[in-house]
Amino acid sequence: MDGAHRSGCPINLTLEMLGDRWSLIVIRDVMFGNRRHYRELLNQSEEGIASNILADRLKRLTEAGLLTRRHDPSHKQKGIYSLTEPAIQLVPLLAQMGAWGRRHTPASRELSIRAQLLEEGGPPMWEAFMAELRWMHLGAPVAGPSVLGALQAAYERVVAQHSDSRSNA
Amino acid sequence: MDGAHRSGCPINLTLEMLGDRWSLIVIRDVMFGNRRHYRELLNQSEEGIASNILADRLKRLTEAGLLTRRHDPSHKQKGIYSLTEPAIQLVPLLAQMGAWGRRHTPASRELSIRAQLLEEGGPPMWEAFMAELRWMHLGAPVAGPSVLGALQAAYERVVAQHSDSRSNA
DNA sequence: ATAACCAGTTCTGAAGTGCAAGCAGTTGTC
DNA sequence: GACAACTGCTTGCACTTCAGAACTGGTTAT
Repeated sequence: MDGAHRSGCPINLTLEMLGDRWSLIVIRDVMFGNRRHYRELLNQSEEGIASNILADRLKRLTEAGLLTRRHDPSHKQKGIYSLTEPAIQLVPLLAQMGAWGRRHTPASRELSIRAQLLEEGGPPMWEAFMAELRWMHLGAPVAGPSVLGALQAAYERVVAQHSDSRSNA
Repeated sequence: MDGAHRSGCPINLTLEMLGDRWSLIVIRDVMFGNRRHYRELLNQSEEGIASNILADRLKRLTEAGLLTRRHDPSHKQKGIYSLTEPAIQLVPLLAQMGAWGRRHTPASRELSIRAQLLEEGGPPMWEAFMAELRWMHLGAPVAGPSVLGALQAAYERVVAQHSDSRSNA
């Protein structure tokens, strides 16, 4: 066992935990895509994560206390991954990442619409979304309209528009 | 030329650009530590970055348009690194990273105080800090009290307290 | 019984990391 | 003008991590 950290800086420690090319992608998919099984995360991955990387990240994130794994009663092999409270509190960070990426990277319109809504909604929307995630992942009670539903609906709307404009072109 | 991206998701594209263990550390040091030369970044690095990694990251970040390099008129070999506008707009992201790390990692008190102030100051403080960075790195005019000065003063205060309590213990 | 599905594991080469040493050019000191 | 210290890097090497592909043993549906 070694567990030595490079420094006690909170930014550094966050980077030591999440600073790689896949950890936040997995959390994003669980959070925004509500993908809860290994196969869902593997096959529906927009970025095409490799199975060994996915297995490794699920293990690490679980050990780091950002995900939990429980058995699916409907299938003896299936595991259901859930976000923990620390992972749910990454919502503002992911919202800022999306907002920055939308401005400074060649992000596609379809995949940016959720980031845009989350940015425009601001902290109140983030809080509502976090409450919703607590309900879905931690079994906490929830009230109010669904942020996840609104984000998903907006995404599907813009995808539909895009395929319309393509077929009309 | 290859430039292929894994997906058009803004979070993914941000991760492709900054998702490693050192890029944001370098930006943090330029931004909060006002370290503008290679040697400053190398020798005063809290985390002990290796010289080849630093050289590589400075090159990549410059190519990615997050840093610029100009010659120091006082020394023919010295280069001065400055943040660009996209890098300055990482302030809210770094503030959220600091806020999250402060809650969910074993961050030291000394190195957390700046994150705490930046979190408590919220978006208005971030904007003031960004204006200040524009002045320092882009030569833009600035008005109002110095955020960087306040963060630095708070940090030095808590370091002094800490060494007091240590010598008194 | 058998085919499809489940969560991974194993192999391989490529890429990134971390350490130590070295480099040519520049500057300050005597 | 000699020399040491300092400048921004580069090189070499061992080691770890990443990424793609094939493969595994167990489970479920037909």
